[in-house]
Amino acid sequence: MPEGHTIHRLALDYGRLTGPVRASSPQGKFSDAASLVDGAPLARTEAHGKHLFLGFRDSDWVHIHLGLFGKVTFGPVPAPPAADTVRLRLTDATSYVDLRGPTTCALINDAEKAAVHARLGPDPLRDDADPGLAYRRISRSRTTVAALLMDQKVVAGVGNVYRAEVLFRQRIDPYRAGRDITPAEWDAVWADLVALMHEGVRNNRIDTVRPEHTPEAMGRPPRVDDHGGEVYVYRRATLPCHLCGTEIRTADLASRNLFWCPGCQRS
DNA sequence: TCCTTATGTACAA
DNA sequence: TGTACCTAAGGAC
Repeated sequence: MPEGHTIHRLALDYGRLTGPVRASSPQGKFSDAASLVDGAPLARTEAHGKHLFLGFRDSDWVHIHLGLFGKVTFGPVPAPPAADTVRLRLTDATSYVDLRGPTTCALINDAEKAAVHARLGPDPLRDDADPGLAYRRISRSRTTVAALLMDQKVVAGVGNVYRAEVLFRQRIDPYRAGRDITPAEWDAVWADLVALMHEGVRNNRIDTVRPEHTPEAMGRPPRVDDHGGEVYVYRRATLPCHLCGTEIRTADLASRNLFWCPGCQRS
């Protein structure tokens, strides 16, 4: 499930399709657009935040956003019969890719694609990102830094896991106002996001625990966090903090679950 | 078998 | 702020 690292990884993985691809929409909701790109090579792929773009021909783009439930699965040909929840199936000579449950799957042109980029903030995973742009918004806002980090106009690609984990790693209280975040703190948050999210692309999962804090290093029994990666606070409510032992807290913030350690994260 | 939950976003009021 | 939307897994019965 998707934060920005998942989408950038998908851009790389979709990019391995070669030659003309067959496109279909077993579910039916994307049939017309699928028939328009059917038989064309997938010329390029790109990600910005949680948005994925598959480029066909000159200026045809399939714009994909996974939302909360979207999933992509890859497999070798011959592809099994597609379940009727598959929105888009792409197949080349050796593999198939199934997309199901996306919030968005639409055929768009260059201008429409540019409009998507225009409403997104800098993405820690893109070389063209300007973190100063994000800081200008943050430093003027009375909104909590926890909410600002989830706002895709401010930073593109950060979701509920990276938000909680980067604030823990930088020891920042999630309820602090954006305008109280210092330039040095923002520089550190941004650098941490760049490093964490690149590792996320490589490993295709979110790990945030520093080597010196792993259970082995701390002399504790090994653990498995139930979302696939090793983390400090995400979905660890009421469990003791790995570093200070304080109970991890959770609260609803803008209808998402926020997690933090009141011992380690100071205002 | 039903209910809850989830790494998300957009739109209405 | 609330609600709608998309899917699948896990837990309570």
